[in-house]
Amino acid sequence: MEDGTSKFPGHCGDTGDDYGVLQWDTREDCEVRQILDRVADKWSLLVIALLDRRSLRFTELRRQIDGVSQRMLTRTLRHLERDGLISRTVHPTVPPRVDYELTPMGATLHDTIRTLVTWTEEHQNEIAAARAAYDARALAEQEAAERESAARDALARDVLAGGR
Amino acid sequence: MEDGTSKFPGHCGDTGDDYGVLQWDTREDCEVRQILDRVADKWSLLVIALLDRRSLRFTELRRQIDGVSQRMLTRTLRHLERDGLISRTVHPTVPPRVDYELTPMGATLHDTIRTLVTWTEEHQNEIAAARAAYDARALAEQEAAERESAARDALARDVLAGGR
DNA sequence: CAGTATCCAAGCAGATACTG
DNA sequence: CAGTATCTGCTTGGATACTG
Repeated sequence: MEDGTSKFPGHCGDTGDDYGVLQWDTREDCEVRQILDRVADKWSLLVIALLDRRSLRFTELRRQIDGVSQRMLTRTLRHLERDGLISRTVHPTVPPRVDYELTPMGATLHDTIRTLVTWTEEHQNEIAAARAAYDARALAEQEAAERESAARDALARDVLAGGR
Repeated sequence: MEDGTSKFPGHCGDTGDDYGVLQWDTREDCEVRQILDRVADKWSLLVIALLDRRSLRFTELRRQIDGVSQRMLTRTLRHLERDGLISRTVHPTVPPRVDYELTPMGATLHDTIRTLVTWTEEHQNEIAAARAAYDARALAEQEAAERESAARDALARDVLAGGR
């Protein structure tokens, strides 16, 4: 068995001192932060997105999610099942068949996830541009530093040569 | 230097075969998937949420985000800056002062993130209940298996005892 | 088919020490 | 103050082999 979050940290969002929007940021081991980590997980997002279309079996999921190992897929599915976001139904046939599908709660999660995905799609060009600009700036700075260093070395050599 | 995503995978969302909502799931190294991983990062979420309130300096962020090391905070800030989600302004004073704030794009991201946080807050009880139910079920199954195994052992002992 | 179990490598992340 | 640099443990995750 591979454990799986044995600690129950307790709430931290109802302390009453709500000075704006969030209180979940200060405390570590906040339950909201834990759930967020689970939900914002790389594979979880993909699984939920895929299952929103229709229920899928293990191998179908595995094929559709490029790059996932069966270990990670299994883990992800167990976690989502434990959190009540997906349901797992085993058909006692030979060979065995297992179907995964979103629970109602999982479906509501997908709605909010989709806004995140949509945001990403809409801004991917802007982000790519920002990265390119950042990298270009960093490169320019680095080259400037190298030129300066080279100039300093040359100067030092000249001084030494003139001094002898 | 600590590198920082040197590969540019190129788009994968405009293939045209859009049979529903998503195409970004199949291919690994999809740009959307990468951005999503960055954006859905544990610390990124917290930083963006905090900076939405007001701009903050390095140490203020560090104090408000419980559990982050300065290494991770620095990395997160650099990544977000590179992606054009936050801006970094250095005030040439002594001691130095650096302010971080959301860019307009970062602010739009916070809007979508907030829906995710809200979802989490609204469902944390339901999720906790689902976990408890799952764990209880798993425990029950395990105990049942142990009882069965014990019964089998007892039967075997009886058979042996009767056979001599 | 749908996993579980095990081993092992790479990278993530914390602690510490040092710098402009 | 706001970092960078380095060392290192530990988790994450892939590959492989095996089971019901």
